[in-house]
Amino acid sequence: MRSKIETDGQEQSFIEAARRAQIIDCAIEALADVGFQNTSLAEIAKRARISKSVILYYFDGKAELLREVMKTVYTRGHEFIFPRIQQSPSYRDALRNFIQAEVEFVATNWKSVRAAIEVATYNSVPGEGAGFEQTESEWLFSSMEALFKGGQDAGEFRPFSTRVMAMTLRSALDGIPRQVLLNPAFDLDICRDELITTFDIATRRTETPAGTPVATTQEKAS
Amino acid sequence: MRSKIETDGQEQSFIEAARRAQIIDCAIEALADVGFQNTSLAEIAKRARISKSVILYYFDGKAELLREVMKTVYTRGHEFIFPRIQQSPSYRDALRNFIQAEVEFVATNWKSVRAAIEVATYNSVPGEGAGFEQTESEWLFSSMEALFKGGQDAGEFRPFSTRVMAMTLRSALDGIPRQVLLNPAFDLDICRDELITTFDIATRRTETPAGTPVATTQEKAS
DNA sequence: CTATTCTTCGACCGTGCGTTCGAAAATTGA
DNA sequence: TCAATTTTCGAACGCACGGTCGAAGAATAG
Repeated sequence: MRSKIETDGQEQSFIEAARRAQIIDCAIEALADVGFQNTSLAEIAKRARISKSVILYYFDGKAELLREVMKTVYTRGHEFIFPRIQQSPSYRDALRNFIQAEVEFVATNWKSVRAAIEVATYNSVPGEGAGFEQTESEWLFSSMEALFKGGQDAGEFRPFSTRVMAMTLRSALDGIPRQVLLNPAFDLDICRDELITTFDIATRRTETPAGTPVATTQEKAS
Repeated sequence: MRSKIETDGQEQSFIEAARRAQIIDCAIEALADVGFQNTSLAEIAKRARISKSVILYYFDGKAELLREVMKTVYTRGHEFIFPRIQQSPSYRDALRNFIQAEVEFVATNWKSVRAAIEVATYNSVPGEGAGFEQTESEWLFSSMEALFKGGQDAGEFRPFSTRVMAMTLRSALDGIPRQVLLNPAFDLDICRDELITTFDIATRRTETPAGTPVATTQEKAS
């Protein structure tokens, strides 16, 4: 069966697409439920009520399966979040809508997000690009920097290091699932409003705040 | 040899303390250098120029060794950070000094911090307290909440959810090592100043900000 | 019905891990 | 010096994992 990216444009059959989707879903379920460490091929197979071999028949190894999992979740997230920041009248609104969309995506697609984070944190191969880091995750990161830069140029945001601010916001958003995991009663609605307020205050242009240190922007990518 | 917490108060000999310290140091080194996944007992033993068995002779398994690693790093961090927030004249200064101290601790004890984060993220056993999560890490977390609460009661901070703010700050601080790893040229001095400024602005009491939504505090621990 | 292809299965393999074990080597005490 | 104890070592064990293999079953085409 080989990889899905065939050399020619061989379409995948109906049952094949269904199986792949099922396996990906079960993988997400497993990752969210028992964590990356305990998500073996056997575990996924058990949840899909199939044999281990079937997974290897449709996927070229565990790595490709996890890559497909990531692609699935990222696509979902992208389709959910992107339209909602597109139609924002200002950068401040874009930031607000971005945070709102992301938190609500976490609330709605809780298991997918958790699965993606499991893979992202546990599957970082040292000395290898891995395919996620530089592709999707880094895209979300740098697009956030672009948003901040645009807002600064437009005079809506105060001067700050877009890199550090992006890191701060991304870290906060990534910390949400962990927080939910630790405390299931964690209120995502409050969290969303709080983050929106906090980052609005933290980024907006202040009218001569009198003495707050002005920071420069640091770049120089790796 | 058993665990170090003997039933009686048997003192550990000189060479034993030295060996344990050496092994812990090598474990930190290994964790920081090759990551949790590749930090096997063999890897640690290789760095310490001893046999694997020696590690098991002084530690009751890998779990206890990692626990000791965490204890060591947390103690270092605590001793570095705590005094510097103690002698702060105000809550705003305490927050400022806290961030400053933590970032500088990361800069100074880079390998230790990295090792601790490796263990903290990779070694989370689902369905078990693990000993770190609820003991040390959670302490740092809730003590930050206490700082925010104090500042609010004293009228230095605006009203916000101390839980979400603590989560945000903690996530940002935890994201620093990851950022350094991704981009070794990441300037920690700028990062420190930026974070101080950002969280000062985000938390300080504003003089009638006219229309910014006021949030309530959410509690209910797990 | 038969031959061919697609799909599923269970058994098996190699690997790397943490851990155990028995015996050397080193140290200590008399 | 000699016995007792502490420390070190390498070999081996048991386990779980990802992956391979050949055969059996199911679907499909002629």
